[in-house]
Amino acid sequence: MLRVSKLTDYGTLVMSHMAGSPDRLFSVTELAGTLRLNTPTVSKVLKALGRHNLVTSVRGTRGGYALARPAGTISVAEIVDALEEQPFGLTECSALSGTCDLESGCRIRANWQRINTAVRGVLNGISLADMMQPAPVAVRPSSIATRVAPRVIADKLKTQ
Amino acid sequence: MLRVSKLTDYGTLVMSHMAGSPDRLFSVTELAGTLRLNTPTVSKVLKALGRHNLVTSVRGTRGGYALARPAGTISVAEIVDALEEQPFGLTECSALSGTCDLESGCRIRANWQRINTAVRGVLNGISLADMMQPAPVAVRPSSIATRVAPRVIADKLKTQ
DNA sequence: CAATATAGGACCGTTTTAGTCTTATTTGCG
DNA sequence: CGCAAATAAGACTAAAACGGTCCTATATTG
Repeated sequence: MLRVSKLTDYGTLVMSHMAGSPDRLFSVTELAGTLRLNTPTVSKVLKALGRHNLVTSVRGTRGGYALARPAGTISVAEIVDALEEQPFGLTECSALSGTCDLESGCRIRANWQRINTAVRGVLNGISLADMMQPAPVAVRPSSIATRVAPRVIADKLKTQ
Repeated sequence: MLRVSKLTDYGTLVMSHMAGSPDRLFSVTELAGTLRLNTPTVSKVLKALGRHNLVTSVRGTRGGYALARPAGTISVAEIVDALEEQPFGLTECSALSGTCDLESGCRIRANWQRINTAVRGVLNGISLADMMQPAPVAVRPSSIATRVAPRVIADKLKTQ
């Protein structure tokens, strides 16, 4: 599906909202209210983020959550890692059932892993602070692609 | 889960194998045999690829499948598009339930879409021929391996 | 002690995915 | 013509993932 889960989506929303007031605590109910999300869901997201030390929590009557670090030092990749259950990876393995002919499967697999790190690089390069900017963060789409296979890209851009 | 489906994985395997002999036809049973995949599954994959005109098919006794175009002109993004059901997109929408406070949700959403195109750019820049190379295709070494530094990267990359 | 909050985890319904199967259609060949 | 081989299309099933809820425990404040 090549899609980030809703939990990750909520995570970026919640964290970016908290980033607006880095010095105070937000309770789950407050966050759910202002962001129009369900309370248990927000709770689940924050618990997961807390386990990965992206947010800190304070229990008790006046407790709540806050970002563990400044928004500029938290990457989207970290949020994805915290909220997506399975470890990051575009494929589990291209050659699942034993060896296929000529190890070509393993070649494919190695290349998938390369693509993988490239995608991860994109996610790693965007911080929570970037996500909050009203103007879209500058992520040049073809910066990575261009130096790989220029001919393909040229063809694609013409036909799409 | 930010992962490509198994069908897509199979698709790259099957297509890269067919790319080895661009001038002949491969039957489903042959492909399944050499790649150690199940026949119906291979059939399913090829049917989907055929609907998207990535492979051509010939029915009948000596029929089979072949790549519709040279491997160098087929991008991984096209295979993903053909085999992933849902349209490409990392999030469906970051602000699902109406408007959240201050439109921050929509800001997040816009930025997810930017990230989206960047990821797609990566996939778009890799051709099937690249995937077949024994040496991993050059997808820009992950100089971004470590955390943080997002600000620097975001600034360095120019807007689309 | 009581109220308020998070922590952890179990639980369930829905959706998606992977895979199989059935039926129809096309083509080659004796 | 008629049979065999092959794809086309889609229905169907089992399993896994996802989204969401709920329950119980624990910590903090006053």
